Amino acid sequence: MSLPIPLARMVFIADLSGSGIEHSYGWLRRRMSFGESLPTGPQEYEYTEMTGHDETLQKLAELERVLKQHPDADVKNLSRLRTVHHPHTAAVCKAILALVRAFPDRKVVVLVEAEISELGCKARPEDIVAWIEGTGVFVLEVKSHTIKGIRRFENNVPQVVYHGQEVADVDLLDQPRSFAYKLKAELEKTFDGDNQAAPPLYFAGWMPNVSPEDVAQLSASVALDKVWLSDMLERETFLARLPRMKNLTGASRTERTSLEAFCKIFGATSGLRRASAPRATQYASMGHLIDRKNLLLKRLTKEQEDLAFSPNLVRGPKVIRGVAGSGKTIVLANAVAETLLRAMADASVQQLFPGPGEGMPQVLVLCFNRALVPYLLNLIQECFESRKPRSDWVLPASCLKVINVDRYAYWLARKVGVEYHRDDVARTVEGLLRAGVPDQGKFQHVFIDEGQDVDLSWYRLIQVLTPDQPELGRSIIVFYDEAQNLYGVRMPGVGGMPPWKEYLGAVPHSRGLHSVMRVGHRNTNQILSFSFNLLLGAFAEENPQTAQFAGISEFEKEVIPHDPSIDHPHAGKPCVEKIDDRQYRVNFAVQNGPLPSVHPYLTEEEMLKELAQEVERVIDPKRGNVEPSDVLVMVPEKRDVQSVVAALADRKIPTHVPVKLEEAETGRARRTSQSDPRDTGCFVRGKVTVSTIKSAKGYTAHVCHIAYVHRLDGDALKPETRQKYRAQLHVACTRSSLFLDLWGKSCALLNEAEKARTALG
DNA sequence: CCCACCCCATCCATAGCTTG
DNA sequence: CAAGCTATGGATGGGGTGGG
Repeated sequence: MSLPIPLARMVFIADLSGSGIEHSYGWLRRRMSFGESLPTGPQEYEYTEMTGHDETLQKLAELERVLKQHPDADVKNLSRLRTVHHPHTAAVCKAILALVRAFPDRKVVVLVEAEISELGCKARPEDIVAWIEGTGVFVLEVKSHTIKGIRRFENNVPQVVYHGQEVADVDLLDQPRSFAYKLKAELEKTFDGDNQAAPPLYFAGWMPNVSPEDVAQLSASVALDKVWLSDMLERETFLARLPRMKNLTGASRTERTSLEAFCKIFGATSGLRRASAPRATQYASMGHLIDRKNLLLKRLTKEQEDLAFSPNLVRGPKVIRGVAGSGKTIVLANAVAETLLRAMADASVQQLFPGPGEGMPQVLVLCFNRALVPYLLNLIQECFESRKPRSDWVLPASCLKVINVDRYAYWLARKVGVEYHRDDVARTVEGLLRAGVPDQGKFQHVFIDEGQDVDLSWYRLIQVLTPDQPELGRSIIVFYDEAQNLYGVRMPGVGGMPPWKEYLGAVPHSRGLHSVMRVGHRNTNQILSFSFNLLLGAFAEENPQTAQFAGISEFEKEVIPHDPSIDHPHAGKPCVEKIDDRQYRVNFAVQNGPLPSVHPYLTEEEMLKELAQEVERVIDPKRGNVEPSDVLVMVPEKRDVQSVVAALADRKIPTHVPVKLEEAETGRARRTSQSDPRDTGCFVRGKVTVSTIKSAKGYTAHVCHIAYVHRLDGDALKPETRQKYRAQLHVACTRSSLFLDLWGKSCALLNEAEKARTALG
């Protein structure tokens, strides 16, 4: 098959010589002169020494000339290279040139910035994917770094500097490896369907600006089968090296007949991908959309604003506690953006990005779950964009690091060669402290999201990361919600735990240490009262002693503020009222809403049937008229997801399942390819989401159903287990912003729920 | 993408002990 | 001495993580 190439332009350029080339790229120069984020100048040493521009243009012209001479080579998405001006482009050109030259008489199809269409945004595009007749498929990650850009070697694989950030060093093979394995799955799926063998598949990281001599000088060596250096640009070396490489598919079909299917995977039949198509982000989750709405439409409340924009927030340690759904994450994102903006204004350094600038503070944002990282980054980016005073300011990526704690510790540990104990945080921290933490004092400010889920032993490490300022102490800001604590991490200062001071360093001005956010935006008072009373076992046979655990008594003393920006129905009242021995009423939510419903049944079949019927009613445009993606069905265990999905499918309700399921059993047709559930969002338009409770943590939906509640109950449960189950149910309930339904077989817990409901009514 | 590995909790069988 | 109770440990299954 023949594929479209911009022939006219190619011929034109290829015929030019010398100065003419430069002329023909005038349009490119014009682009460059915008210079928005051109990484030039001395700080950029780790990339190639060439001035970049000239070499890039030269290589582009050379490539087009060679392509014209080659009888059967095809480069798709070449236009990508023309518009991105960076030494990287030159390196990619070099690589493609080497490929094409190595096979002068074979069919060669090269995809630049290849994307697997089926997976969409779930697989990052790869620099080069090449199909070569008689040889196979190559997944290649090209790095333009020189030897100076290699931080160190691990298992003979270079770890390269990334955006000048020390901790963000990148394993050369991470990206091509993961892409190759994704591609392998796609290839096998496609070719199995046709009962054909797949082509051989190889991956490698290619550093054409690093020579074997460079590496030898560092007395290091590289894994030759997966790490390619400048010598691979030579045809002989290239061909000689191929037999040593590992073939991922193990197949050997190299004829042209496999090309069509290969192109199909990348959607190449229609020109790969429209250059102008907006890139889908992986942040298209409901939680994100709602937060975004909060951010853009509703303006921050006074309470939130006071916190986020107070210069005092980042002066010394702070603990921000908040009631459930008070928008702590939004405040965090705004505070981070504000801190950076203020620093940029102060230093009046407007165009120093990327690369660390003089006087810019380093900011670290820690969370405990890696799913939160992209979400937080995106939020911070949005806050920055919407508040920046000048349109040409760019979020200084090199000054900001967002990562989950354990992963970061893993990085640090590897860096100094300390053993990382996944199971023993204290030991890991100990080891790191003894060996000297690489990033000691690097960060001026450390923000911690969901602090209640961060193991307390981490704080010793976190303290070391930020300098101890005289008078102020360390700038560590913890956002904490103890009621959501699923994992039983103890709250400092309560129940014999050392006070916060112990974890955050000395606190000269202890008065400003605690701050409490007292307005709930996410849930209604009804749902919160209901959920808290369930958590606290207000209607249980015996007292489960969770009141302390939930830290709710703290909030009895807090009064809801009078805030002009919101019309709070309960302003002036206490956040939480104790109305009986173990019974509470929650006032802090802005919104009132319908009462939760409880549906006990005798059998699971009956429950499923009724649940499906209810969901059908809710999303019916003539009845509930709710967009299906606003509906979230949660179950305690993974195996229940399937039965719920099946029950909904019986009523032709489309479902989205962001957790990984086992195949078989039900004997249903092969599932459509699910990507790693950790990278997928929770909500898909037009589909009802079915998920486990744990996976749904952090998300919000307007209509929530919790099925199989009886799984969280049992006669023989240990008290701690019972407590954890209650906490889980509480987490599940508070996912709902308006409607909440509980479903399950009749059991003590559901009876309690029923009582909690009627007590509210 | 799939897998190996870890943690955690439950289940079940067994051993060791108490008791009528 | 047999029956019953309880502590223990291995097996199992679910969840999450890193790595090929």
